[in-house]
Amino acid sequence: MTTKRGSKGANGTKRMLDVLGALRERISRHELPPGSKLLEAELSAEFSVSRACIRDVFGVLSQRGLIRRIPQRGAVVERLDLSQVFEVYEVREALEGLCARLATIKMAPESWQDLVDLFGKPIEDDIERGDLEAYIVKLELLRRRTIEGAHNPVLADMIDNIQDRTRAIIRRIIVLPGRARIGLEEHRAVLRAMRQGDADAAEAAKRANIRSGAAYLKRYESFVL
Amino acid sequence: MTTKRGSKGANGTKRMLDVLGALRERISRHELPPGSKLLEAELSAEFSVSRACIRDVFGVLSQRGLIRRIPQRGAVVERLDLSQVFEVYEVREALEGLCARLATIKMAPESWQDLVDLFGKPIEDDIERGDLEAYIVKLELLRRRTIEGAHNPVLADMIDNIQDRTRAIIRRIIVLPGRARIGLEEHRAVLRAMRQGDADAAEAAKRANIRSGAAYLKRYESFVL
DNA sequence: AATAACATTCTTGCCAACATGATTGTTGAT
DNA sequence: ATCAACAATCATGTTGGCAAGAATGTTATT
Repeated sequence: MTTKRGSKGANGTKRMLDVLGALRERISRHELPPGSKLLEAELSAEFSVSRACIRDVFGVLSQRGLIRRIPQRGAVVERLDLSQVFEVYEVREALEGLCARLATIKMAPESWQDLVDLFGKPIEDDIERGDLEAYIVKLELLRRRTIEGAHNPVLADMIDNIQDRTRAIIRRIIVLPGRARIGLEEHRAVLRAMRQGDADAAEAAKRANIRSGAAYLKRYESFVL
Repeated sequence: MTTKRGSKGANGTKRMLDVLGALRERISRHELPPGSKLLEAELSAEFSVSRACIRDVFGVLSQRGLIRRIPQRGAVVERLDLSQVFEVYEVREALEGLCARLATIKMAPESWQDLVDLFGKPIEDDIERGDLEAYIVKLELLRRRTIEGAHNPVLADMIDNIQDRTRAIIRRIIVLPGRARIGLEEHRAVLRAMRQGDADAAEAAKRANIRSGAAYLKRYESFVL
């Protein structure tokens, strides 16, 4: 008396994408912190999908640099050491600088006005109140809108990949002494340039913003990592 | 009387990487041209590996944008339409510009002298003779050396990914009327800046070189795609 | 000839079983 | 207590089998 074998029907790809998204989220938020062990059989049971599906997900996650697969031992969430963080930041600077440039070129200057407004008094209030979660929500909106405005899916995917790897670190940088206020001024400079349709200035400002974050990280590295 | 089942032992990962490398090569050289169908069972037989191994490879290839998996129908080699080519070129400009900058910063200026020499008379001879294969070998050497000099594995992987997608197009651009000579001058400008340790100039020259290639593509698009 | 209904084919997605090899645990000898 | 030898455990990598659903092919009807 053996159980039926075979496919669970359509939507295999959807299931795989759901699992992938869930694991990406957990890894990037450090809910699955670096060093965590991931087992095919456990995840297969947890998500009610086949082991084959999990292996698919692992393939993607490893290609995105989020996990390392260890033959016969499972997979482990990658840990970025300090030098790797700076390597990722170098790439982040180039890609997000390009993103700001493309968004400025491809979108009408007026389309950024709502964000310019949002980054005025409302976000000042967030920082005054110490409500960094609200601040971060606004940063994420800016980031999303810039990516959308760039109209370049290849770039978007790469930036998302970088984001998956650095999200937890970025949060740690934002809470460092004085960082939120400095970061805000930098974001405003980016938005000003975009609002004026100045692609060179937007790119330069965004690159400066990323470098500034990296410098903050370097200054406080013993507190962050 | 059933055949034995089970693992073929160690080296599963190595087998997978070998197959992955082989398919990346075929796809990037258009030996498997865009639109080609890839079937798990066929490749499994061809490479003498399990279907699961091929599925692993497919996962990586699809994440790298080289193939698209179609549920129940196999996978197909992605075709870049013109707008996608330009999207990739935008990203390529940013990444290779960064690469030139980092290589200039991180390597001693003298370390580029052999390449400066190589891009003197020897490569002139290549172009005079119409020996574009030899020219391309030298370009590949420059590219490799720049990536190595940048000492950033994240960046290297991304640039390789872009290269996989654009390699065949790049070859088509190089043979366009007058392109090789113009390209050579641009590469020389990059090398000059690197030799002088001028990272800003190196980045700008490399970006200009990529943009120039894209402009050539736009001018001759009906001949290339 | 065109269309609808049905059958067949094709390939993936899934399940179960098992081989492999690395790691951990247990036992016996010194 | 320490070390070596052996056994057990663990998790992946592979194989064979099969369900599912989409596409293609065949047949019947108008």
